[in-house]
Amino acid sequence: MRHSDIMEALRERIKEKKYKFTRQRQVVLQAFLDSRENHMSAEDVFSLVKNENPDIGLATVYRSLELFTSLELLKKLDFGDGRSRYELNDRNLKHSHHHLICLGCGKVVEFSYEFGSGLKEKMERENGFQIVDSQLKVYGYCRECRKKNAR
Amino acid sequence: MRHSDIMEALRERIKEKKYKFTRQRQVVLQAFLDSRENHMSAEDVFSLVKNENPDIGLATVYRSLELFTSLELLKKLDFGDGRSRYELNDRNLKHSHHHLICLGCGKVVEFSYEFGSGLKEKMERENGFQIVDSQLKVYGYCRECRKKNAR
DNA sequence: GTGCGTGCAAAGTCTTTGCAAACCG
DNA sequence: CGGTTTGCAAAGACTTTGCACGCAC
Repeated sequence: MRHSDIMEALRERIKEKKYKFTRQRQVVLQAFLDSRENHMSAEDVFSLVKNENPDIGLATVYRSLELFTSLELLKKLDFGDGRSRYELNDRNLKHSHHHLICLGCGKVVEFSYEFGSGLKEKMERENGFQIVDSQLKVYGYCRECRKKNAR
Repeated sequence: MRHSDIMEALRERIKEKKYKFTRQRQVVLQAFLDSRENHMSAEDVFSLVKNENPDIGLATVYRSLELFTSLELLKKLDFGDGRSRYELNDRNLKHSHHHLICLGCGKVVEFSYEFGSGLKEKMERENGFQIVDSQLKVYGYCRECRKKNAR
């Protein structure tokens, strides 16, 4: 999915729900398109956009992130470092990507993994849930941290 | 694993690391053995233990939970409701249990799922990580919430 | 007895909220 | 214009920390 398509998706979903396509909302989403950092916290986004937009408020960033998550443009993640992080919910790009987290240095690496096809159906059948999404986190120690600590 | 074994494990690991086997630490761990609530927050634990132990401080509960997590007696979980939750890390009891979380009401259901045996090895080989643990969270809507919202 | 652990309160961090002003449609 | 949205500051929620006292070893 191209960047312009994502911004267009924002415009459409915003219009559809009768929200407003404000400058601040564009700028916040643009930060995700421009940044190479995949997992930004609210503060990360705020720092990025404040350069071009000194008047934007941190509360607005929080409100935009929450809105975009509800519009399914972003995914909210938690890596256990005390703040929420967000990534583009680019469902067409990657089938199913998950996170490998280093317990030593906190580094996060993405990887692909497809669950057995029966999992979703099994849980809908056995637990009565309608499954929407899943997140797999795998914890370990990266090469550098293993070397450093002679694990 | 029986309850007395878990308390014994606490005593051993504490001794091994030269910590002290205090009344408060016993009481906090005991709360997990007594409670049928599987995923307690610090506040949950505090409420439970305060009945028998009115003098215990919330900070002590937090410090014990952190200690037990580092000793691998507890696992720290995050279900996205703004507070950390903890469960017994009873590795011998359940092979690999994960969490099914209702986006409507927040209910959490546990389920078993074993990853393909190659996953761990693949990640160690391809990413250089030494894998320690994994957590799978699956999000959806439970039967009651689907009924309520006519999904 | 010694030093780790505790209780209390204060401080810290992240996030949400109240409100008047600004802005989109 | 009118109702959303914003910026700011204050409040809120959870967690951590400083310090004097107490307890395990």
